[in-house]
Amino acid sequence: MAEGTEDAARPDRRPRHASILDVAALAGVSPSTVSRSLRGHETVAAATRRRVAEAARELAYTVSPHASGLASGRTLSVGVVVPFVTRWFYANAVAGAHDALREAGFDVLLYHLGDAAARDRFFDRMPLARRVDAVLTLSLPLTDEHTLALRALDMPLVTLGARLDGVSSVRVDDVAAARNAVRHLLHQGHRDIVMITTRQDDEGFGFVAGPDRVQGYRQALAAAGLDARGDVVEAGTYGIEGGAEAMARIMERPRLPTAVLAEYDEVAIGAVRTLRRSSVPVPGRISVVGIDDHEMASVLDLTTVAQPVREQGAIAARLLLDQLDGGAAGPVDVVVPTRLVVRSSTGPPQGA
Amino acid sequence: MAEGTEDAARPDRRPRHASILDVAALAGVSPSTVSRSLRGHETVAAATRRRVAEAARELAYTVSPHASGLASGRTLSVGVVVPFVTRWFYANAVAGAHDALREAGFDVLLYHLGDAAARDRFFDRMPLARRVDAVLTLSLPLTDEHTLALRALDMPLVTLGARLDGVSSVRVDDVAAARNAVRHLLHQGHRDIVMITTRQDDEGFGFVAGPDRVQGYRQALAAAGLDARGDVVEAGTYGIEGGAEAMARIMERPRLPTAVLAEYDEVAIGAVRTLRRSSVPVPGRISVVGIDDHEMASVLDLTTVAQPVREQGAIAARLLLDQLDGGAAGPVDVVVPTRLVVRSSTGPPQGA
DNA sequence: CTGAAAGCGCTAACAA
DNA sequence: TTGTTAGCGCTTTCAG
Repeated sequence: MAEGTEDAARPDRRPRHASILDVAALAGVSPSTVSRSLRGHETVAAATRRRVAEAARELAYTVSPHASGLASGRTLSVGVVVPFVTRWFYANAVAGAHDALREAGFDVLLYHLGDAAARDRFFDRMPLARRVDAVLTLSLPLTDEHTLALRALDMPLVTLGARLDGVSSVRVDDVAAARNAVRHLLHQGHRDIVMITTRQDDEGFGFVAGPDRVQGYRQALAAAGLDARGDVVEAGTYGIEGGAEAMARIMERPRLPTAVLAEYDEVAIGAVRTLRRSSVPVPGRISVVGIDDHEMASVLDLTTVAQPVREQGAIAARLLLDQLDGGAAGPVDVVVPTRLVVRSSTGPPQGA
Repeated sequence: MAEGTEDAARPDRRPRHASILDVAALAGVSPSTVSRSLRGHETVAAATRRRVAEAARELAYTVSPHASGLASGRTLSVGVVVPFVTRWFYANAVAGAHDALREAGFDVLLYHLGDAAARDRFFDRMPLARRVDAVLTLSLPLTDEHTLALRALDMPLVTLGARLDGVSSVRVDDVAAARNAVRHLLHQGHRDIVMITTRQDDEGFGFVAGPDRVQGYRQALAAAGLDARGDVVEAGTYGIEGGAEAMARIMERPRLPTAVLAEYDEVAIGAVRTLRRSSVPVPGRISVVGIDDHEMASVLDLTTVAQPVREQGAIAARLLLDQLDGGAAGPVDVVVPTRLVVRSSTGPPQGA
């Protein structure tokens, strides 16, 4: 078989990418030198490096991640595992992490665990095994089994918006966030404050910060000398619809509370929708406060406790990269600050 | 060197994954049989298949995607390229595509091209080259250069929300969508209808459906015997803030229009925010209609033209998978239906 | 500073 | 139906 066989002779094959051998040949060096040179490795003579770079450009050479990964054991990609990409919080966290990771030269494999089927498939096949160098999980409520599977991967792991023993994490202080929201209401004179939480789904797969926020709510009540049990209404579903439905139930009561704390902004938004449709003035009759500072909070003039989501994604990525660099003395727990944003969905209670 | 060297003897190595050889040994067959068997390939004796499966389970074996990819030339992953994951439309489209792709056994590599730096890096390094088997681009306004780079990949390609010569696509009829929105306003008696569009960013990287929607707006006007140029206001930025800002400019006019068509719901939402803050009644004084049926549209009671986003993502994934299966006679252009959703942000003009 | 050689862990003809 | 034999395209000791 003649070496000179032209492309025309193998019409069915994908047009072959230039390989490291082609670059080596063109640059007049060995493949190993090309490899080293292209990765800025070791000491490669400047002149050589230049020749290699030029040859690579000329041939539009890109390394094969598979070949490289197989040979080196590094994949240059990280897995980002998220329960719902479509929700504001997650989408922003993913964006923040993605940008930081790509900038560092890593690819991002997205694993969206929106439904039970996807979840099961994920945790029992563990598709991450040799596919990524590190894993970032976003606010995933993990069972012991899940946790085990993740640890078994034995690779750098960071959680965002949740804590896991011995694992680095980035989050806000959810207890404090809720406490501050309630304190704001208390300062305005509210004494009858209901909290709306959302239910985790059948597999216990809900928003992981809920319990902490409930705790913060209760702490604030207790500190004000009120009944520390509070008045927690659990919505039957999550998000806007959950908030709307829970608020509807609250409105069936003979006596309305003067204020409502929602577990997160989407819930608050749903609650506001219900109130509006029933022509209950906000904050005239009922004040509503959320947590997150969702992009729609400003549109609805919702008072909320803001947390920097995209930044948390970026920080999480950074932690991951640090671990990959071999740094990292031990797991760290980065707690980023939140801040009360007062808008016009809260005000003094009627008659105050 | 003894073959029996125990793990303890290489304490620094990552705990080695079982390899196909281990499985083969345990099952008492050759590696190729394991390979075939595990992929449900060809005719492998049922008994053998069972033994292999058991051995694999016992050793918690997972194929190395890199090794497999290198050997077979298939990566079992697809690249999803999106301008902004954080926006409702894209997040939902990504979710839809992701779920369908994962279900088919493909991994999803996310490329978020949010800023110019990410964009440039992407198009000139083309990180997709040997990394994925197919590419899905979401509403990406592509320059000729971009298009060329994408085509040079020479792999299955599908676009969502945009068309590209010779490439399969999934989208709505944006011209018709806008036309219907305007028709609704015309039916209500409006004659003075402004359209707000958003600007593409400096690199021309904006929402790609804009021009079609403007065209639909103009067609509807023309059909009603009105000035077909219409009255188009271009916002200085995109999304909610763009809509808010454009609406503010419109309000400086001596005479307000009676209705506004926003290029998409987020723009409409921004416009509504401005109107509310200025206490201009909607729809009493000005009607507002959007396009998309963003999840917040119901909260704000926004009349809009709904499009099924998640479904489009799923359809796009399906097209990609079909192409990978070698099917696909030629490029197809799937146009999914839209539907006017009348809520209370539109109504007859004052005095009508 | 550079090259030669030996894999990384699979898959895919080709035999048997 | 299964096994044997070559690679896939890199990286990485180890020599030089």
